[in-house]
Amino acid sequence: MAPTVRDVARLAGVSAMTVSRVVNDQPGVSAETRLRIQEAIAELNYAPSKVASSLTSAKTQLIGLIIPDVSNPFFALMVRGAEATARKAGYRLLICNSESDLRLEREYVSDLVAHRVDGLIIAPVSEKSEAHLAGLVERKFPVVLLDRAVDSLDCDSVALDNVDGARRLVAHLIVLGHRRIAFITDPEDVSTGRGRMQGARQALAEGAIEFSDDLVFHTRTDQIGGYRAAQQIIGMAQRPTAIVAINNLIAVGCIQALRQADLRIPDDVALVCFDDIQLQAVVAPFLTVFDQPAETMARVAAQLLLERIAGNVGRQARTVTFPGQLIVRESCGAKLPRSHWAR
Amino acid sequence: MAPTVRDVARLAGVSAMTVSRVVNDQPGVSAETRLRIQEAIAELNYAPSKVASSLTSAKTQLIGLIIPDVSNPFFALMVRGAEATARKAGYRLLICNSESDLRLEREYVSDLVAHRVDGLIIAPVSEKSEAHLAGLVERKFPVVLLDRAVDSLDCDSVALDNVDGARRLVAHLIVLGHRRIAFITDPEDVSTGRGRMQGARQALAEGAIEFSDDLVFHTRTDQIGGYRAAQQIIGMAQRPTAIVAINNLIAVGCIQALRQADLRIPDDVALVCFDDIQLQAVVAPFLTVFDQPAETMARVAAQLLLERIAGNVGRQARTVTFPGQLIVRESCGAKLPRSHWAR
DNA sequence: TTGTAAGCGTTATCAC
DNA sequence: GTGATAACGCTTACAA
Repeated sequence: MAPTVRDVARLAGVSAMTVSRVVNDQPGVSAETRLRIQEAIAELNYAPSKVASSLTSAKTQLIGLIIPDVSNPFFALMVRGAEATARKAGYRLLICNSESDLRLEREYVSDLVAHRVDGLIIAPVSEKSEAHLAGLVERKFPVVLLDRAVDSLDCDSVALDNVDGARRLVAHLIVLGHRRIAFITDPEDVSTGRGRMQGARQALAEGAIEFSDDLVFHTRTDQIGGYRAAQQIIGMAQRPTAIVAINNLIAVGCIQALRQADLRIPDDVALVCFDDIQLQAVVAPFLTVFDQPAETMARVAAQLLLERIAGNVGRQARTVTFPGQLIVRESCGAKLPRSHWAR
Repeated sequence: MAPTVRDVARLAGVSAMTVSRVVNDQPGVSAETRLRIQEAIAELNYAPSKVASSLTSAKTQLIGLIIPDVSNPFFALMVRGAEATARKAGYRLLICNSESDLRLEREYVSDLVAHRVDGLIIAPVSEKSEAHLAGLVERKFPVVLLDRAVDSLDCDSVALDNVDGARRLVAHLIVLGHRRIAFITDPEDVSTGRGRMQGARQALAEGAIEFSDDLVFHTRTDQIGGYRAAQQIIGMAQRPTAIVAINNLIAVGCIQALRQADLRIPDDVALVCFDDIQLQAVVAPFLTVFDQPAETMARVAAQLLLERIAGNVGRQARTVTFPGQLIVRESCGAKLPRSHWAR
């Protein structure tokens, strides 16, 4: 099949070792020999097997990236950021979509370990991910948590300042006059949801509004989840005047449900969410969102991981928190000039 | 470091070979020994190294996927489709963003080969990608072209029926009364652009409209490219009444330019493009698009590749063409009921 | 049923 | 400068 060092060595009339030296730009090879070997390499179209060198070096130059779903623009940006940073350091990314499924995630983790990736960046499904991550962290396998933290895990992590973000987002609704605000969030064991609910409660408290558990809906963090939760909200006796969605997909599901119920946004119900919707924001700026610097966050996560892999950093876990920004558009009901609209 | 077969063998009091048999579910091991070995595996937390087994089996269970940019929703969907199909077959995906940069793409290709991926799915930058792909195809390395074809390459490929798609999209504009239609497309050496321009010319011919090269703008297939091209179009003495963008990003760039020039869509200029914008389509259905089944296309590409890898298919290259669908919304100027709008 | 030996392609080590 | 040897962790082929 593919030529090996030995094939090249034979053709160049040297030993495999000398070829290896040339391939790895090591000193101790005469200019003449080096040239001869380079010619042989070119002639045979020789490409050194990283599989073999991984075996000896115990490094694969591979990084695993586990996220819920690439097709969510938020995570797609993260993939791009992580990939770019990894590439510049000579690493490649193995991408895995956990589909927010704990089992699938566990499967991916163990498979990545079997593939001997040098490190792992993961946006864990939930707090429960701790079960299959704890072992790695204990034996000091390089792991960086992205977007979602897991308290019991003593490892590097990069995330949004969820508490403050939610506080600002909800405070904005309160300023606009909303008192009865519903929240659609994820199952209770995810750090982002917990942090955001905490921030929301702060904002409510600051606005002297009583918090009610009846207005908090836990659901899947996708369009379906948002759709169903919105349906429940729509059916409430005392309907909320605003909805806060924990992420963009849930917000989209809400829009579908509200539209189907012939309710106008924001006139009948205001709607805001976390995570911007990239192109959407340009084509028809509609949703008021709390935007996260997804790509940058992933870049930083990759950077932290690379440092871990290189081993040039103390064992102390590092936590990087990003502020994010509130982008006010129309779905919240704020009165804005419409000049920037396409029509 | 990580335990090896030998560690397990020692603990279980057997040979490495017997452990290997248990790990790979091979017959010829007594139930008793098997149990003992399984216990040892559990105790040591042993995970067989795929690096080592890749070396012997000459298979890595890895597939390379090269696309221009994951953060384009169109390609993100493809990543998801390819990854899901690969995973079900026990393969993992190495993801690479070529950034439409031929050099970077070449670098990726050779690196993936060095990593000994079992196959490669690629949405090539352009016809020029042939240079670094031809070698692979010749030596029968499994390659599947996705989205964009390269004529001179005799390998499997999956793509949209670009000619027919463009024909229908442009025909729609003609029906709406447009006679002076501008096209923003990619550099001339990309199959999608060529096919789409061909379809466009067919539609024009069928509408008895003369084709003019002055109305074709070649540019980068991203937002910037669309923005610049639209600026040129806006400045034309005889301004076109409609613009056809070769992809969604270009369309978004157009929207920016048009908006900046205070031109309304579609009243002043109609705008249509290829590739839908996922969530956008739900939040505020505005752009009339020719949508491609991106995820399915990628699933099929992965399937073709897996078959190639398995070797259970003739050497004849296979070409799968998808029809796609015209989704009429507002940016084209068609009169539609607005009931489905959020506001 | 179980074990031995050799080899996959590369490289670290030490000798020439 | 260059090369022989062993080792990385696993598995195929063969032997016991």
